[in-house]
Amino acid sequence: MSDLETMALPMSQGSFEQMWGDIGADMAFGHLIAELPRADSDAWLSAALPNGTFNENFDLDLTEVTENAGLPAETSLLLDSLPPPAAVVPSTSDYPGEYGFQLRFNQSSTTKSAVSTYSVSLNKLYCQVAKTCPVDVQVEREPPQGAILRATPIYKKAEHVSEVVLRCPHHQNVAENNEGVTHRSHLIRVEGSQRAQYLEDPDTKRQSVTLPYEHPQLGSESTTVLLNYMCNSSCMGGMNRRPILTIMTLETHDEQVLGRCCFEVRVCACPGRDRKTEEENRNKATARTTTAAKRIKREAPLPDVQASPGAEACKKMRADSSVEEEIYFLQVRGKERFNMLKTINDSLELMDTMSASDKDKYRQKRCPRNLKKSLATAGNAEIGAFFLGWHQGISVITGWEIRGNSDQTSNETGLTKSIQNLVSGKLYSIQVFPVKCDRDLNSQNVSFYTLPDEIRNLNIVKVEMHNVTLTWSEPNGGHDSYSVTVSGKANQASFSEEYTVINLDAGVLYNFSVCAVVNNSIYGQPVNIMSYTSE
Amino acid sequence: MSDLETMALPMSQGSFEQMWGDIGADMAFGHLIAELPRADSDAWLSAALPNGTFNENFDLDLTEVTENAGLPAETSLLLDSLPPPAAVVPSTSDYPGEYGFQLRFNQSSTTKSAVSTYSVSLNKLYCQVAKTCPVDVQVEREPPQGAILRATPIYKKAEHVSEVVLRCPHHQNVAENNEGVTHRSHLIRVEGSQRAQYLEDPDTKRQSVTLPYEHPQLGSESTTVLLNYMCNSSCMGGMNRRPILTIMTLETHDEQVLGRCCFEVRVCACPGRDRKTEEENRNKATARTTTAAKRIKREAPLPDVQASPGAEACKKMRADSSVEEEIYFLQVRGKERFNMLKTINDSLELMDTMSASDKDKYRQKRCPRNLKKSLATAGNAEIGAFFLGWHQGISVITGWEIRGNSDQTSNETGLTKSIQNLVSGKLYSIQVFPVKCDRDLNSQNVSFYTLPDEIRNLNIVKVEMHNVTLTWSEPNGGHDSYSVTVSGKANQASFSEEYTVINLDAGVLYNFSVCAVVNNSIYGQPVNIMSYTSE
DNA sequence: CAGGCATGCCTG
DNA sequence: CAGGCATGCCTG
Ligand SMILES: [Zn+2]
Ligand SMILES: [Zn+2]
Repeated sequence: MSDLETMALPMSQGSFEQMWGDIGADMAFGHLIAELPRADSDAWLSAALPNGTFNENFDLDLTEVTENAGLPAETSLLLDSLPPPAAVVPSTSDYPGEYGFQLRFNQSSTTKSAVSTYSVSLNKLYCQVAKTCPVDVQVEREPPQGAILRATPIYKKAEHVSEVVLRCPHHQNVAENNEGVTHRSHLIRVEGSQRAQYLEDPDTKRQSVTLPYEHPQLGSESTTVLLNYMCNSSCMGGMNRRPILTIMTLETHDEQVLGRCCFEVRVCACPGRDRKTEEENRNKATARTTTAAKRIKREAPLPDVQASPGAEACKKMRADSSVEEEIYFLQVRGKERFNMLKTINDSLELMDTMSASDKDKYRQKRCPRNLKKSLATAGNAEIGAFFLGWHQGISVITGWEIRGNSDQTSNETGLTKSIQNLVSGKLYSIQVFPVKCDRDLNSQNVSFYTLPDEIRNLNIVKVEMHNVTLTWSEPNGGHDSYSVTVSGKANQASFSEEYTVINLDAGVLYNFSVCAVVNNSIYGQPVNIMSYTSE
Repeated sequence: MSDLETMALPMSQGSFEQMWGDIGADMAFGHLIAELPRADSDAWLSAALPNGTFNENFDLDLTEVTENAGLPAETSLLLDSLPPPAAVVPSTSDYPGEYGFQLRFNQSSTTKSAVSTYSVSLNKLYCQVAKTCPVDVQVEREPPQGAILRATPIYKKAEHVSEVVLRCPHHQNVAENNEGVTHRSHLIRVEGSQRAQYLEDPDTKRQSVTLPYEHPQLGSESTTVLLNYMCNSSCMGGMNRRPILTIMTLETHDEQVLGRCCFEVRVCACPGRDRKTEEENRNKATARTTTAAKRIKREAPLPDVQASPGAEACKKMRADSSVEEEIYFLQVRGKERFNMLKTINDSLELMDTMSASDKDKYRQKRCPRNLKKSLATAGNAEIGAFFLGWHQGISVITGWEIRGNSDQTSNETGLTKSIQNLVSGKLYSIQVFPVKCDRDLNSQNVSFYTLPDEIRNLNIVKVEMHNVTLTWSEPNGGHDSYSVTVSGKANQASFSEEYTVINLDAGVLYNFSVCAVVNNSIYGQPVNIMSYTSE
């Protein structure tokens, strides 16, 4: 019930509680009960919170479990159709308590590789492995004598909470940072204090580090604790990319919790970068959620919205079926030349984006006889369609007549015309006449080929050690010849629907690519087939 | 001697052997000797190879070492000014031997995530962790009774060869693939045979797996061995991204090596992808090598040629010192525009490659006084020879006179002239005069340096914790200065035949590379030597 | 330290 | 299984 709401909250740490009722069924009962003592005090505190987010079933479940402690596990399953809680998991809800316990993080560098940085909006600390992470502890009232601070790591996700957070085998074993250290397996260390104690609960095996609470230095209002995280969040065999929280508790000398404050932690090589990424993703997700709530839910977990390729990003855009939109990469040696070509390319791009009329506005002071047309080439040609654009000269023309071998004569008042239903792989010639100009004015002609269609039925009919013979069928529409390309080598022209590629190496896998060609220059969409040569 | 040749070979795995004589001095003698038994048989075989790339000094070194086994390490230094080998490293040169031992790899899927795939051109197996890698073992003659096959992993790079290849701590500890397994630490396993034996050399700690050799099945000409690699090449705390080789040996029952065949291995998540990438990079690198052969040679000994990126690979090339050479990628939308810009770019490239003279020839209709010459640069300079080319203007010239400080005056009727027998590392100035033109016509001058020769007798004369002092002899011919390079760091210039490299780390193996330089820009072929700093 | 490669892994 | 993200690390 509140369960569902919790689950819908994106990334909410509060969603932790929901797993109380969900977690796996393979824990023995004795184990569970053994864990109760400390968890109990925690739980009690949480339940007592006026605005506690703690799952209300918790208390109930716990009671029932306690009462049925003598029964076999199967019986407890009967109490509820849900599997029993796998283990009593430490609470992760914040609780300032009567001493007003709180944490603060310094504003820290946000450079890509900052050693440690904290995101307020995500309540998340990003830090590098084994580096100093200062955490400021604040109380409103002085806690009792002997009070301690405890830091406990815990997995954030429901699937993992019941697993104890440990260092990975590599970092446990390697000499670095482990000389004379008895707590090699502990993820969290406290730096700069001789009084830190490394503890492992004998029953749950959970590890934590404690430190006597100290008053703030004179004139300061908080006590700084220096934490070290001794593995990357990504460490294989350790956290293995699973996010964790750190639970900081203020406790009495006998481990009664007085206050609690939790924050997420990501130990990584580039805290600045990763914080930035995650904050941006959060913003994107939020922004999108407001506009297209339903769809986004699926995408939101996919983080990288910022991956859209920029001009220099060197990422090949997926050619989604439209030949026009295909992106190529021109390798250019040297920055100067690159900039030169980039300028040209940018200009061409601009040309493209600009409406014909805008271009005109910028460009010309010419006679109307210099009617403009768009260049007809493969790039503009499409299968069975052509887009025609032209420009008006400076004199007033009220319209244009289009004629040509497309059997589509028309009169236009605008400056563009799209001609549809052409045949692939054919030469068309179109004339554009200014209307209401005296016929002295020349028409402008555009000739262009439509893109040839794909060849069909590409097959390998013979494979030898050094030769492979291909056959295929003509494309729909026209073509002059074919182009056969072998794994990146130079094109070879074929004038029939059969071609033998020679001089291949034996026992090698080749890709053969065949396309129809018109005018020796306009290449249709290639069709590919692969084969090994024989050995 | 053949040593130098080996070093010049780009990417040659054979270049491994060179370090036999070069590697650091910090190994105890007992250790070395303890390693001899198996290494010994190996070494003998290698030395016996007709075309073996094996360092011929090896045998000698080894013998001496054996004879002086009782002496302290310092004594061995007297035998040769080079430090003794750090450890006896298993040979990695291929040796079919009298039984014609060979390996074959099935043509396998080349999809991105293929479980295992072998690159012939790189002699490299790409496979996923713990997956089956079939390796076909072939012999031409039946090996003796009791023959075994052995697979031993070894790091490819000189810096790592002496470290034993083991599984990472995580994969050793995790339950997966380790149930009931006593050889958890072994990287290489043999699948599908009860007779596989997992061995660890008690002295070197090197691990290997052996298997009795079996005849091919009836009708088959090879025996298939199924290998498993139990860690990724990237495994932290294990191979840690360092490339390895697998040494397959055919041995007698008492471990005398009968044949050897090695291949590189990359254990990774996406064998297909990574193979493709590396093959492409290799091709790119090769392409560049052909155009700028001499310069590239300096780079070649640094093993990872395949780290250099390629044209469509959309990878920004690391600017190896030359800003000019940086490769950029211009994203171009549409084939037409791409072709247009490509044409421009190609033209610019051509302009660049073309000598000024060639450009002229194509370009202009000028007076014959515009005699052309080829550009003299490092790229064209060779040791002791220079190739001169020029072009005739439009007017009729019947010949050319060549003069200059090469003491080779000649008259030519063609348009090229190769000047031989020049001295290395010297500046030459050559004039080309049109003959039968009135002297009003200017001659054209070419100045160029010949490549300096290799330095000689490179030696390490002092090894300290942070400094290493090198000496060498002048090259034949001329030179202005020397360049000393330490394991990929920036060049350091030296103006005498002695140089102390400072600021090194203690106990680390370094490669020192020294070459002669003229004009502060023309680098001769480097000579390499390796040494550990003392601890 | 920023850019960007290298490489495991997730997702459709 | 291909595409592409995730994340350590190298390089200038
Ligand atoms: Zn770790
Ligand atoms: Zn591993």
